[in-house]
Amino acid sequence: MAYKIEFGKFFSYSFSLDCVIFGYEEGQIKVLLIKRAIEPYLGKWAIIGDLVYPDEDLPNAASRILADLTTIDNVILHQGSTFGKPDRHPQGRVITTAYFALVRIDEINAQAESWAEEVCWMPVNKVKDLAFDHKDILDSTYEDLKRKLRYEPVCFDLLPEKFTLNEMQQLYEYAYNAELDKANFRKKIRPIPMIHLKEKQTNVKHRPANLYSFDSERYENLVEEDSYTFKM
Amino acid sequence: MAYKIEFGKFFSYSFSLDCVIFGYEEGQIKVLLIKRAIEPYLGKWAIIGDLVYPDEDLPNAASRILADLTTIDNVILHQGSTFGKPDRHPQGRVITTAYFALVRIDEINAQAESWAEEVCWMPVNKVKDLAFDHKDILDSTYEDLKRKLRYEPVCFDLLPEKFTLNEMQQLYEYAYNAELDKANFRKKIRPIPMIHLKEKQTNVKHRPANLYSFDSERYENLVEEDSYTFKM
DNA sequence: TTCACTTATTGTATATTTTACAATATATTA
DNA sequence: TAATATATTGTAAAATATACAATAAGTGAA
Repeated sequence: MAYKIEFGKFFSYSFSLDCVIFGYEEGQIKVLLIKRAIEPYLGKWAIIGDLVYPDEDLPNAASRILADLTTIDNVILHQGSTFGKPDRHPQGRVITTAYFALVRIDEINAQAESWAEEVCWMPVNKVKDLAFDHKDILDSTYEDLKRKLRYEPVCFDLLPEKFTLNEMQQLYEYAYNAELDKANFRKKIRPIPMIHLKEKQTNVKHRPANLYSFDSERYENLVEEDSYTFKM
Repeated sequence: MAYKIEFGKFFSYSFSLDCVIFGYEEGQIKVLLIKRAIEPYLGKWAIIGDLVYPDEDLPNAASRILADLTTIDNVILHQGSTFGKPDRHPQGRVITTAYFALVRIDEINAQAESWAEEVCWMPVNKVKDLAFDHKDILDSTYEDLKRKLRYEPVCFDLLPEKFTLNEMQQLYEYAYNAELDKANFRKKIRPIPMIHLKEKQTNVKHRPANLYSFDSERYENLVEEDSYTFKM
């Protein structure tokens, strides 16, 4: 048979995952970067990523890589795009797939481990150049994030557990890069299942706003019975 | 340095692309399949896919693979999800990324070539089992297609060059699995830039409908000047 | 040629959602 | 207690969506 696989030629690639971790702090969306302590790109800032082990499933590998390099655990990772320019990695053919997560920066304790020398939260629109094609990966994945914010209730993964409606509005204003009307924003989000807490904002020099939290249980039920679809 | 890449261990994977080609015919969305003339899964139906060459960029590889196996040329391919279960390929670790296209079945001349023994257009919801994890890939990519139909004017890639508004409506009814009101459908699509042709349907036993075609040039301009966003 | 028939196409009235902007409420601080 | 600052709610107009009816224009048989 003429179409047998030439093993030497084809089974010589490697495959990596890049974990783009987004957080929200000080009114801006930030991304978690690591400083590389190894070649190539030694000393350069990069997205958290590494090679997948031969027997690893992709979702597990993404979690493992994230934990290995930053000790971050227990975050939900979503698959993004795949990048495979032949020369994107100087040491060989490495195709990579982006995975991304939305986290609460203050609840996460990211510590540099393994070959990561340092970690830092960098505002997404301040990021200049990164190792490899990581800037392209970041840009593409940030678009994925914004799309997801529009069609799935993932904003609550970025906001604190208890948040004010204004904080929620500001997050969308930042992501959409557009001002929104307060009154109309509240009308729009009314159908979203949220718990109106009995607590108020503290340490503000004016009337404190009420605190809310996302009612994920009720949300799941509504989705189940097909009586609600999130849309912003 | 302890973190050097172990080449033997990591640079031993292969990478493939699977081209999920969708068409629309006889009121249903169909997918182009090939019958495998090689092991593994010899004689089984499969999605059009093959290994990426060492120096190929992914979009080029997708076009090349599609042409190699079916002689199909000149279609726009969109990236879909990536699949990497460790045991998905019996001959080694092969990670694969889906690419998908929307085509006019009657304008495409798909011919089995290389190790493809036969090609066939199969209605998507009739597809039972396929080689590898191709059924999963098909299901996932079909969801991608439906999402794209909603937010981008790709329905015109499936419809004939000249189509009736009813044909367009029926496509959406099929994809959404829901009945739509004729009058309201027309109101909804009014802002979509289409050319009202001077031609009418032929060979029908009743009043023939008018024919339309998508005005892609005007669409590009509208998008450029930010004065229109497609939404169905 | 006419008329019944079938589908295409348009219209209308109502309900719902979005938008713009104003008014009121409530906590803080001086 | 009043001034201030932001939270929260309300209202009216505009824009969209929905349901359903009416009219138009071909085909094909009498």
